[in-house]
Amino acid sequence: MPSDSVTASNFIREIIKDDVKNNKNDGKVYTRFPPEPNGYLHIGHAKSICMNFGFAEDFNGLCNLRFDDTNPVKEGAEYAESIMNDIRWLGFEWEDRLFYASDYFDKLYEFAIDLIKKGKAYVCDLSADEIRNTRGTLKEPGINSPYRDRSIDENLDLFKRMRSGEFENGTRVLRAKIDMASGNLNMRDPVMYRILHATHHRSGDKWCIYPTYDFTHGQSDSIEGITHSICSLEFEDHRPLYDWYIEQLEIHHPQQIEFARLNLNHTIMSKRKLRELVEERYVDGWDDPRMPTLCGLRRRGFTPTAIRNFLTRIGVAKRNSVVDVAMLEHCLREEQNKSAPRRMAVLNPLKVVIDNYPDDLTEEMEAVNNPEDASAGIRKVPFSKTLYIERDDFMEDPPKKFYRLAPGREVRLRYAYFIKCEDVIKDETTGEVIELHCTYDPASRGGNSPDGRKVKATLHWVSAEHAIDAEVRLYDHLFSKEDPLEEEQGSNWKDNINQSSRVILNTCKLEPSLKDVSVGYFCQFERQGYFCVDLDSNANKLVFNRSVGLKDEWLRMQNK
RNA sequence: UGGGGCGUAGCCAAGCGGAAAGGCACGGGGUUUUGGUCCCCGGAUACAGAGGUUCGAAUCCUCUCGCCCCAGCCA
Repeated sequence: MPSDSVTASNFIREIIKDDVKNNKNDGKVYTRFPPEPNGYLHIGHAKSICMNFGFAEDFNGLCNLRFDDTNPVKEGAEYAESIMNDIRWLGFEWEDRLFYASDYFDKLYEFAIDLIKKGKAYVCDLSADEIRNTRGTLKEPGINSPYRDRSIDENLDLFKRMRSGEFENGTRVLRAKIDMASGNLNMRDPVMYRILHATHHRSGDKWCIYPTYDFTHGQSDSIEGITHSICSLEFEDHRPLYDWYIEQLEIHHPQQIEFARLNLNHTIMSKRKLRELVEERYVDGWDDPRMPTLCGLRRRGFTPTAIRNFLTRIGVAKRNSVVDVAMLEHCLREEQNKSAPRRMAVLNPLKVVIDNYPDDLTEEMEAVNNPEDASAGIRKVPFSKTLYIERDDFMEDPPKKFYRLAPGREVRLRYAYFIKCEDVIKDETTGEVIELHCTYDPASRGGNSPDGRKVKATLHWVSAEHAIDAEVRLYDHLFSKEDPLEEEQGSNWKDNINQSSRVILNTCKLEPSLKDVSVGYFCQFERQGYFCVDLDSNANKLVFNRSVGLKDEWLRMQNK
């Protein structure tokens, strides 16, 4: 953990700190994470999760998990399962504090009756279209519903009949009687209850009227005794409405605090658009390693620690912003550099024969498992006459700054020997380099020459006869544009998908120690990046995902 | 003057009247059997702009400009 993780201050933490100091709410801190069970969590949600659970932890309080399930036609239990799984994976626990807004349907109904009795709510027979047409515009006030002044008794009677199923969907709603001329559209007699003859994933067919989110959310927080209701910026102008309900109802008043949600460049965070990518098969599923979903990031090899460090570093404020994904990638590298075991793997193999090496000899070379962690120990890697090296590590006609292998040049094979390239074999028809012939210096065993001569490069390698075959999937940004929604004339945001966001390599050669590795195994392939075993792996096929590449100065020079 | 927010380096972001933290990215140098890691060094005469208050302002006041959100019986 970076040292800033504990001290990182932000305006919400300051507010809470002050409240605790002033003994507001008896000095208690109670938060909640309120997802709607209608999709998968992404890293933007993780920001909210980390804040809500994190503040509770930091201030000795509690955090509830509450599903805001007020819309039976869109929600389902299968989503709730995945959401709980992702929150636990991030490292948070709600113990026995799992709630559903639907648990409060009875209470909410009583609240509605209460407001009717206070003359603060009425049943409106206008259709959805009519309500919209009488709401006014951003600059002009709305006009009162003709049903606005019904008697309390009539409202009570009608609302009860709405509940008993007497009316069709959409024929009537219960509305709050506030102010059709308010500059805040949310206050123009908002709908509290709508008729929905639909089966709810928890309450079944008990109800045929359902409260709207606006009539549910604030009171749910109130019922749970939440002290700090943290939510995103777009709910800022709903706050006056939530406050209004709570004041009319005379119930506990949580303090709502809004923050700017997370945006990352080269990807999208819209649930609707992510769904579109999945359903139209632009990606392989919600857990495709290119997705910003938590299950996607997990499959890609991102860890809870890396994600949480990242979220701590970017802070929280009210300014709309777009964070560079390089920051997220940095956090994974930072963590894994310290802990990931190092292994050698050749992704694009080029055959190398050491002409002066004995035909049948195999030597076991000692390799360090992690130079950042001596306790990780060492392992043996077999070396023999025929090897594979990375195609990119050889150039027949190298430019000035290239200091890897080239004709006549000597380099080091990591933990093995110095080798010198003596001959280049090419395919006669294509001209492609297919094999290199080298000689080795037996005195350089282990990687250093007793005469003290230096080489400019150290290459990773794998012994051909001992190598394991594997598939490796390389990932890059899902969208080539920083802002995927930036559309050119006649194009659509999906045209911005990076065509090479996934590159599959089928002929990779791994060092034999990787033989029995299983799903989730994580390591660094030296000089290349961090990789993890994908769940597509099985007994006869190993599949690795590249989580993130190492920083690569040579690559950067070439791109200049 | 519809309402509500926000404007500090390329990207995030501290700062709360005493005089610009930190991270990422970027550039330079050193170490190095990963062109990795690590270690140095480099950046805003300046905080959207203009006025004003003050001994002193990114921080207070005024005006201007720019960006975001709101017209679902979605959340």
